Amino acid sequence: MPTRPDRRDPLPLWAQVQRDITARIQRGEFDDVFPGELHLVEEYAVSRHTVREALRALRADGLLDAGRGRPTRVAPAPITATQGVLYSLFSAAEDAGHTQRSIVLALDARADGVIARRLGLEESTPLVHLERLRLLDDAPLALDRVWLPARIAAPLLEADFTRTSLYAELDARCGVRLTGGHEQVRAVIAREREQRLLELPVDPADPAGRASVALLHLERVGELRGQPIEWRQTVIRGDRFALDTDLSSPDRITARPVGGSPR
Amino acid sequence: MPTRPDRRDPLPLWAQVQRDITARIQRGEFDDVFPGELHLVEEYAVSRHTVREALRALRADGLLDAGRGRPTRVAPAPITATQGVLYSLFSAAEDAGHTQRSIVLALDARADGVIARRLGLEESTPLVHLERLRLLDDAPLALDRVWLPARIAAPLLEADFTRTSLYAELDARCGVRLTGGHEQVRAVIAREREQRLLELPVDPADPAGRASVALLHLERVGELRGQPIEWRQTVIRGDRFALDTDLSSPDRITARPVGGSPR
DNA sequence: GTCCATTTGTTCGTATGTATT
DNA sequence: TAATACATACGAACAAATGGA
Repeated sequence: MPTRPDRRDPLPLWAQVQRDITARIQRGEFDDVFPGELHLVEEYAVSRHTVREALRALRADGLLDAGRGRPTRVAPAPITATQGVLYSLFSAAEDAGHTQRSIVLALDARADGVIARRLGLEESTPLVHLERLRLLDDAPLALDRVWLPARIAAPLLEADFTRTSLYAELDARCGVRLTGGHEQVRAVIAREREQRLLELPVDPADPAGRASVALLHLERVGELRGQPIEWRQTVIRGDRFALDTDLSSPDRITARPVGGSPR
Repeated sequence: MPTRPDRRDPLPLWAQVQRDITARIQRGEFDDVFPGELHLVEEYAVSRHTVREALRALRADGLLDAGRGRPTRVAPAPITATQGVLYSLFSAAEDAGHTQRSIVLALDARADGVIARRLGLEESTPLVHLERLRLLDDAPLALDRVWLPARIAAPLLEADFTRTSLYAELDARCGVRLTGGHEQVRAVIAREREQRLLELPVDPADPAGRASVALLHLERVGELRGQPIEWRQTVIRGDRFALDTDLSSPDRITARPVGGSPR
């Protein structure tokens, strides 16, 4: 069910073909086999050169996996695609030989109008809610809250999140792997509950008992084929966490646990 | 003086043409004008398609700047190698139409044993020290301190940093462009001086007058051919700044100014 | 400001090479 | 080995944008 390109469309033919193939990939139309170039030439009624131009763009976007002599296939959703800062942090901790553990503070199904709307759902839609205190070498590192639609994530309610990761369980129990999303990192002051749970040191010169370390506030929206299905909020102790950028390879950033305050 | 491609070479013709053009660019042969596609067709005795394939690769590598209707040109050497989060922030602000300005709080030469040692220098080595309050649309955004060896950076003492960037001046006045380095981002609580300079809002429930927003603390070491020559420390208002990651293109991170607190 | 020559971008057609299954 | 599919390469024509006359 291809949509043929239209010469009156200001977009070049190859870009129209690219757009249509992208849509078909996202509909899962090519999960079994991807058609050959000549087949696409007939479907779209354009020249092979035009088809190849579209396929070139799709490969550049990482949607296709092609090679000489073998059939092209839809590239499997890379697991790396949905890692981000949070994954980077806990994976770096693992590599450095730290032990990780979580205390599950909440795991239930509930309705939350605010979160549901952020996920583009009805306010009354039931959501699975998971709240964990994440420990690094048995010391509190982060407070992690995540919401997912119960329709998809209900099987998670029986999982034990003391050791395993959310995304591993989501894959194993729900058969779902995120395909995209975005993360945002900001700095915030700890609230009282966070201060208590994260065992933040208190400034002795401050009679009100304010914490002497700040938090990194990570907000994440995970998507499945363009639909947001995860809303996550994590606060991390600022004295135990850093983002690193190597300027020789710009745009690369890694997160890692650190000790002490930077000043 | 082109080297014609050879069919016995296992490399595709377009790749041979690409290789030769790259060499010619590096010899400075095209600093004035870059030849048109048809001219290259004659020089290399290949089809226009082959030439275009080579040019496509060269553009992808960022060596050429081409566009419909205008002559292709050799792309100027990119400054991008040493940008990082800070550059990303101020460049994003520029793109979004914000105005940027700095108040220079200090610009002098001094010795600082701690910093000097971090740069691998003798403790008594004179350093150029620049401290700026950076304003975004005339509102304080960041407090920025940087130290460089005076041997290299002495000409900066006569620069006006109200509008121009450090790296532009470093290039223009000292003939130096950083070749590498690394940045680290953490979250910290504002000190009193920072609180005052950045005009941080104060928590009304806190009698001690603690600020109600946290800071992102950015530490940067810039290198010139492997030697650290810049040590920089910037604190940024956490309510006006965010790091964004698009999970579809992992490792890419951008910084941008934002409004309000995330919660 | 308009027109025109130049230059790159797009699109068609065709043929052959080469790696994989 | 043979069939298949992508990669490379040639040729030709028109479209669209630019920049200068």
